[in-house]
Amino acid sequence: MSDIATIYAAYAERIDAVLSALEAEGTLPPEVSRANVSVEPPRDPSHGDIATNAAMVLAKPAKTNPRALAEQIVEHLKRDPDIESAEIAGPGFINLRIAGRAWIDEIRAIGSLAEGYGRSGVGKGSRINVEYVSANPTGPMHMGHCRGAVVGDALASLLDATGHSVTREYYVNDAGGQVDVLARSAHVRYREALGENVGAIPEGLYPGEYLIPVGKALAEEFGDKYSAAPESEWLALFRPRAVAAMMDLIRADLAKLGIAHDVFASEAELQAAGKPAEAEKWLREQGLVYDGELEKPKGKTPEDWEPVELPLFRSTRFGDDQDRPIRKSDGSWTYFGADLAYHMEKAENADALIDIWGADHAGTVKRIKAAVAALGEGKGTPVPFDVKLVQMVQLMRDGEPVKMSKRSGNFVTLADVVDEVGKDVVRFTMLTRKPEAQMDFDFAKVVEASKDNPVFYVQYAHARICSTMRKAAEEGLAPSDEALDALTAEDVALVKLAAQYPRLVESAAQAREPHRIAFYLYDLAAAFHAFWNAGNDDPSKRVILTQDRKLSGARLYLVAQIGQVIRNGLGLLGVEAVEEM
RNA sequence: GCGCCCUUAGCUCAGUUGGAUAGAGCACGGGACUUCUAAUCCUGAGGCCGCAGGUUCGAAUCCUGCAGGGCGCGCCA
Repeated sequence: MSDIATIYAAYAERIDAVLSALEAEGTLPPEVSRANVSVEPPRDPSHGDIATNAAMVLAKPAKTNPRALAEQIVEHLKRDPDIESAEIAGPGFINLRIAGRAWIDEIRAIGSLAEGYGRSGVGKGSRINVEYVSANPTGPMHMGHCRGAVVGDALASLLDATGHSVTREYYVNDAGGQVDVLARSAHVRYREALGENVGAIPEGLYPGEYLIPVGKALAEEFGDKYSAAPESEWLALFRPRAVAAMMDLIRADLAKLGIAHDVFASEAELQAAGKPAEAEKWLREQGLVYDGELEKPKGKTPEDWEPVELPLFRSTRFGDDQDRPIRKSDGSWTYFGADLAYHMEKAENADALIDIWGADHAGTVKRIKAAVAALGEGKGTPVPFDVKLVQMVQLMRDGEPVKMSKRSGNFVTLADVVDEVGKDVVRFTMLTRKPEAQMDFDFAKVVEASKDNPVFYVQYAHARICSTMRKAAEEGLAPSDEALDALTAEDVALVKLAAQYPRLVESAAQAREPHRIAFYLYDLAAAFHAFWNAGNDDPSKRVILTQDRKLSGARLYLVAQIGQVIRNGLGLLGVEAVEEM
């Protein structure tokens, strides 16, 4: 945490101090919550620099009306020399106008904090585990995984920037039936590598060509020892090798997107360590697991459905629609049974958990939240647990939806898309919609190099700034903070927008909504482009002014700080701030 | 049948956790390039915030109901 308070935080403190003073003199009753007191820029800039609703929120507990309370607050605020004016407006808003020098100081703060501008310690080092991607290790990543990957990664960066101790985690589902299918598919490729004519890949196995090198590696390691052997002899050998190969593929895909997890947690290892059994034992002691019969499914009833007694987790106690089995009738763990143990273990090693899931898993949110809630209840310390659902992305090409079918192997891989349009485009585009809303990803639109495309628009603003610096250097001009007083009101207006960056990062982190950063950067870029163009009509508004080197130095310093904020924001999103376009 | 998500300008979407006159972009009309990068900017028009109630000083935002769209609803993962 820096010792330089950014401007909105500083004024929030000043207003808070006034409220404390009013409390001390008895105008406000003691110990009234100020949680709802906001200190933010008003929507309409003509209202001033900072607005607070303090009088409206606190009028009722103070047993007075908003305007009367506002009068008293304003009286205190006016004693502050940096506050040029404090006015009461509307139902009781207090609008403040800040002295110009305060904004000048803010430009310097950006300059001295540099890449640290916008970072804060509000998270107080609390440990947050963010689990994202967690794609099944049965093949390369496809576009269905992309949105969650980007949103999760940007969210992790955002939490890191706000002073949380973040663990980026990937849960590897390497214990279920699908990895047996993977091993069988690899066995076919293994026989193929030994020279056998295997023909078409059998129905139900993974047909993808990405398993060919896996088959070759198995042939090199084992020779023809297992080519005709029964499955029981080779399955346990082939499975971990195939999974490891798939995880290598997936890690390479993630690297293309600029994503690197800290922890890859293996479901198989979790089971081998007996964690689900431990969880079951503990839950039985709590009366939260019992042997019972599952209800008949509500929707279409499967033809082979019959009632069986299974160990059930009492998730209905925590709001789920029905209790959920943790083991199958053959005694092996269900996906949920292992996942439950996994989450309970995560919860014991973190102060808060976040999972990023695809919307197709929405139906399982309640049961897993129930599991974490059960742990919290049992241990007496609830662990905040948030499941963020990212909605489907519809791929579009030439105005037509791109069809994907995983079973046939006909899916658009993440790597192909990144190769086609670039990492920056993929990442930024995934953040240009709030995650809970569905989105289209149109190949034609996202590569368009125009203002229709937010990535280019923002990157262009940064490139323009870099270009200006290069050009200025040719003219013998350099950024300087010596004559910042010479800046005009229009110059300072740009600072006011840049100054919102720290509070935006904070609120985006708190709301766990990284897309807000993307929208903010678009706005900041727009303000910069407008600022820039003003110099086309009126040469006195240009940044490079050879006839006024002091003002030019100040403007260069200002513009450099705008570039700094854009760079910081893009950094959070994992998008490159290009210097030339 | 049940659960979750969505519904804001003709189109694609924001909306600072309940604040002031609901904002951008596209498309449409009018304008700015012998330039500090026009990959940009300025300007005009465009709204029953899906519908109906409720909560309060105040609702696009919170609650209830309804309609439309999406996702899901086996001992799968």
